[in-house]
Formats: sequence, structure tokens, C-alpha cells
Amino acid sequence: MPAFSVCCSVTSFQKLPLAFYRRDDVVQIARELLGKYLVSLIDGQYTAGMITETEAYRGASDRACHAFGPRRTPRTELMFGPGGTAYVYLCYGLHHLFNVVTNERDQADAVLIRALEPAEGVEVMQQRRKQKKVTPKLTAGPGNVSSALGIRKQHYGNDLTGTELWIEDRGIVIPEADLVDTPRIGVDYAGDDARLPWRFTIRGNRWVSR
DNA sequence: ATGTCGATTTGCT
DNA sequence: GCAAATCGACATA
Repeated sequence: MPAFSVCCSVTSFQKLPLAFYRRDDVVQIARELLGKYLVSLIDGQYTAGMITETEAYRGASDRACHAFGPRRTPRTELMFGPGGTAYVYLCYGLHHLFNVVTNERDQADAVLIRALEPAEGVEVMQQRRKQKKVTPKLTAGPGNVSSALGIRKQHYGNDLTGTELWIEDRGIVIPEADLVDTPRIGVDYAGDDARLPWRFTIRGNRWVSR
């Protein structure tokens, strides 16, 4: 059993274009992001990992979303802008959580990236995370993803077609049968919306939180 | 293996 | 004031 998925026969890694993010169905986008690669070139360090866990947050109509209401504040305003930017915010006062803003202007949808399978720059990730061993703890859990890739609040608003932080299609397709949906984590306060099956993982992949 | 607790920004009551 | 899209250190078993 190999430690990492094998990536093969792909000649070009395609950076996802703005059109990918600006579509109307955030739940579908959250599904499609599984198997894509989140890449960062931050502080001169190149790190990348395959996305293994996502959660969809559907704008003003979703009680679990910061933009529910609609709630427009200096922090959430970015989500009301057009898709293709990085919504980074501080959770519980210390964890930087990385989200992808989707949909068109005024539709405040976003996808939270919750876990990665490390691909490149693993040693850099270990240094940032202060981990001697490579285990799922390295990149499982949204706070750990940001920590491993060097994502901080200064990356709030970054253009995801830019040179610091982006997502690539490397030709990996997750079969529909291997796509697992469950309720989202840590949103008990959201009433009925807390039960929506909008958290997505890859069946059998060990690089997931919890 | 499981549980409690502290760190500490943002935004609502 | 308090709860939050969390995590890891530490305690106990």
C-alpha cells in the first residue's frame, strides 16, 4: 500500500480558470474540487497537495455560512464579490481557515478546504507544522491545511489565478461511487442546515480530518 | 483511547 | 459577554 496516490500520464497541470469558480452550484463545485491540487508558492516555498475533504457554504440562505442573512461585514464582504478569490479568516482566534469564494457577485458562496493528501514540498509542510513524521495530522483539518501551505490572513482576498495560491487540475477523476457526503463539521448552531450533507470526502482516503 | 481545556479574533446580543 | 466552519497539550485510564 503506497503512502501517496500515484499521479501518472499527465503532461500538463491546468490551473483552474475563473470560470470554474464563478458557476452557480457551490455544492457541485465542492464535489469537483476533490482530487484537484491546492498549490502555494509562499515565502519562496513550493507546496502542493491533493484536496481530499471539502465543505460547501451556500451564501445568504445557509445558516452555517458567515454570509447568512445576508450578513455583510468587512470580513464577509469578499464572499459577496465574484468567485475565484481566497476567503481566509481566523477561527477561534488562532486558526487560519482557507475557503474558495464561488459564484457571481452578490452570491456569497464558498467552499472550505478541510484536508489534503501531501504531494510536493512535504518537508516544508513538516517544518511549518513542526511534525517529525508524515501522518494525516500534517494536512488533515482546515487549520492544519493553512498552516502546512503557509496560508495566513495576509492571503485574504488573493486571486486564485495568481502566482501565490491556486488550484490545479492534474487529470485525476474521483469516481462518483467514491465520493462520500456527510454533514458538515462544527456547525451545530445552524439548525436544520447543520444536517445538510455538504461535506465531501474520498472513500478510503486516509488524509481526512477526524 | 478518550476527555478537558486554553489560545484569542470577529461579530452579534 | 459569549460563541464560533479548531487544534494540540495534557490528564486520566
